[in-house]
Amino acid sequence: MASNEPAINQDFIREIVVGDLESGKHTTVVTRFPPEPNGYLHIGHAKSICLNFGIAAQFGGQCNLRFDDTNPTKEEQEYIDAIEADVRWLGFEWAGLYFASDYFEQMYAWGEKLIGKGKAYVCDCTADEVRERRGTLTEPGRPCPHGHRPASESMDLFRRMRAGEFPDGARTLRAKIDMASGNINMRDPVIYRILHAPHPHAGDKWCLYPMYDYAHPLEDAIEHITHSICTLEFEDHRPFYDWVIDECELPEPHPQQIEFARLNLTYTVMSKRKLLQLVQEGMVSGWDDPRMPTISGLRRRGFTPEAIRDFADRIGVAKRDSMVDVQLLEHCLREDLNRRALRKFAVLRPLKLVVENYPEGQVEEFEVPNNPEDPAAGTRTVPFSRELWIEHDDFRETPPPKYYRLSPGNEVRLRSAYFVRCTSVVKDVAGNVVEVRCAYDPATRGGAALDGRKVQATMHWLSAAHAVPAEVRLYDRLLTRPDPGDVEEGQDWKANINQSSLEVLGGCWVEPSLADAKPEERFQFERLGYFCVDADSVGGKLVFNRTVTLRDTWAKIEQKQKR
RNA sequence: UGGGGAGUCGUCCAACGGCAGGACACGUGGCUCUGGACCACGUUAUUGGGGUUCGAAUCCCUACUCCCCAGCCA
Repeated sequence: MASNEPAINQDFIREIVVGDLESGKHTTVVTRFPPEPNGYLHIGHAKSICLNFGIAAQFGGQCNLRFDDTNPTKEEQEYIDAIEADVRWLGFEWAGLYFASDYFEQMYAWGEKLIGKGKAYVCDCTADEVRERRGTLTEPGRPCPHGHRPASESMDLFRRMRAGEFPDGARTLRAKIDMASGNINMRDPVIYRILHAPHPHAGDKWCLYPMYDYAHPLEDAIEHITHSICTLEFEDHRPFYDWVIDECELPEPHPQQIEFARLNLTYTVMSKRKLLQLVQEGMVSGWDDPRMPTISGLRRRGFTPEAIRDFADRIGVAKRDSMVDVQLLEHCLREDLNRRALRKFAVLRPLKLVVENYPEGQVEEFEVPNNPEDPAAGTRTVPFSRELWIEHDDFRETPPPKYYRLSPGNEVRLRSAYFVRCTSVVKDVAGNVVEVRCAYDPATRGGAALDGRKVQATMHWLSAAHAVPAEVRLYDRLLTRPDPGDVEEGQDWKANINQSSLEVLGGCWVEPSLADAKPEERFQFERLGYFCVDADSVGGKLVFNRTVTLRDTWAKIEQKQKR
C-alpha cells in the first residue's frame, strides 16, 4: 500500500487484523459472508457484507460467499438466488461461492471422530427432556442419562441415524462438555438432529443435519477463514466455537470469531422474522416492496449501491448496541443522487395555469440543464405553451408569511422559461381553485430579467399539451416510532406500523423526455425529490417511486407556523 | 440471583495516560434560475463515587444502567 494512502476505516476489527498480520499469525486475510438462505438480505446484512468484503479488499485478501444452509426446513432456492443477486448489486464479487451442505460429509466424519474420542454421545431424550435437564440461567443442568453410553454404542446409533432408521426428533448427537457450566451453550449442546426433509442444495442425500454451532466453526476452518466476523449475540457461543475446532484437531492457525454490534435503524424493523411477517400478512407487496429495508426493496425504491456502501462506511463498527438515525442513510443517498441524477420536471398534484397573454397554439422549446452539479450532463429541451400544469402547492390564494410562490398579484419565475404574474383565479362551485390565470413578460424569455428585477421563487412547470401521464407512489416510513420496540404494555411491534406509509398519486404529469424511461432509472424531479422508475412500468404506463424528498426548508417553516 | 458483553454530544463513530474531535441531526446567516445544492457560524457529551498520576474518557476499585443467553433456529 502506498505510503500516502489515507488511513481509512480504523475500527476494532481492522485493528485485530492489522495485529495478526504484523505478529505473523496470519500472512493473508480470509473472511466470509455466511447468510442462511431463509430470507432476503436487508440493510443490516449490507453492513456485514461491506465489512467482510471491505476488509478482504483492504488487506489484499479474499472474501467468500457461503450459504449456511444447515436447516432445510427453512431454506429455499429462491433465497439463494436473491442473495447472490443482492451481493453483486451491492458491488461485491466473492472469491469462492460455497455451501455448508457441501461440507456435510466431512462434518459427519468429524462427528464420528468426536464420538471416538468420547467427546460426543448419542442422546435418546425427547426435546422436552433435554430442555428440562438443561437447567436455567441460574441453576446448573443435570447430566444426561446417555452421557456415559459407550462410544461404540453411540457410533452405531449415529450411523443408523444417518441411515434413516429413526424418525425426526428420536435422537440427537450431543457434545459432551459440562452440564453445570454457567454458559448454557456448553451444557452438552446438540450438534446433530434428525430431519427427514429435502434440502434445496443437497437434495435428498441427508436426513441428519448439523446444528449451526457445530457447523459454523468447521465451515470456517475448511475455508481457512482467518477472521470470522459475526454479531454480538454469538459472543457466548465463542467458547463452543473454539471447542469444536480444538476437539476436531484442525490445523493452526484457527479462525478467530469476532463479534460486532448489528445495525439498528430508526423507524425500521430489521429482523427476518418481522420482515417475513410483513410479507406474509400482506402489509407490504413483497420482499422488494419499496418500503422494505431489504436490499431488493431499497433497490426498487431507488437507492444506489454507492450510497449504501458510503452509509456502511460512515456508521462505523463497534461492540455497543446502537440505533442509527435513518436520516444518515437518507443523507448518503441524497449526496450521491444530487451528484448524479438527471433533473426532470414533473407535476404530482396538477393545477392548471393559463398564460392569458401567450398566443394560443404557440409552442416554444426551452433549454434546461440536466444537472446543475455537472455541466457535462448537458441540457435538454422542454416544450412551453399557453396552458401549463403547476404544482397545486405552488399556489395560495392567501399566502401565509414567507410564502414566496404564486399568489394573486405576485410574480414568480417559471424555470428556464418566463416570469409570470398571477392575474386571477377560477373556482368551482365549492369554492376550490381549479385554475390560475397569469400574464407573462416576454422580456424575461429563458428565465432572466434584463432589467435585473428579482423574483423570490422559481417554479417547475409542464406544458399541458405535451406532458406525459404517470403514476407516482409516495412512501413514508413503515413505522410511526423511531424504536420499533417502543410499544405500550401488551402490544407487539405491529402496533407501530404506519397505516399510511404508501400514497399512490394517479393523475401526475412528467416531461416528454421521460416517456421512454426504464425500470430502475433514477431522476431528480426538480424541487420535489428523487424518483425511480418502478418495475410496474409496462406497456407504455409510467410508474415512479419517490425514493427520497429533497430537503424542504419551506416545509419546516410551514410546520413551525402551524405550531 | 448464573454466564457473556456494553456505557463519550440528540444520534453514530473517534481520541489507545497529554487541548474530548468528525459526521448526521438541529439552529442562525450568506448565496442561488430547484425554498435543492453549496458556504459560514453556532448549541450540545466522557453513567455516579472513590483511587493511582504532574496529568485520566483512557489505568485500578466500587456502584449503577442497558443488551444477549434456558431452539433438536441461525
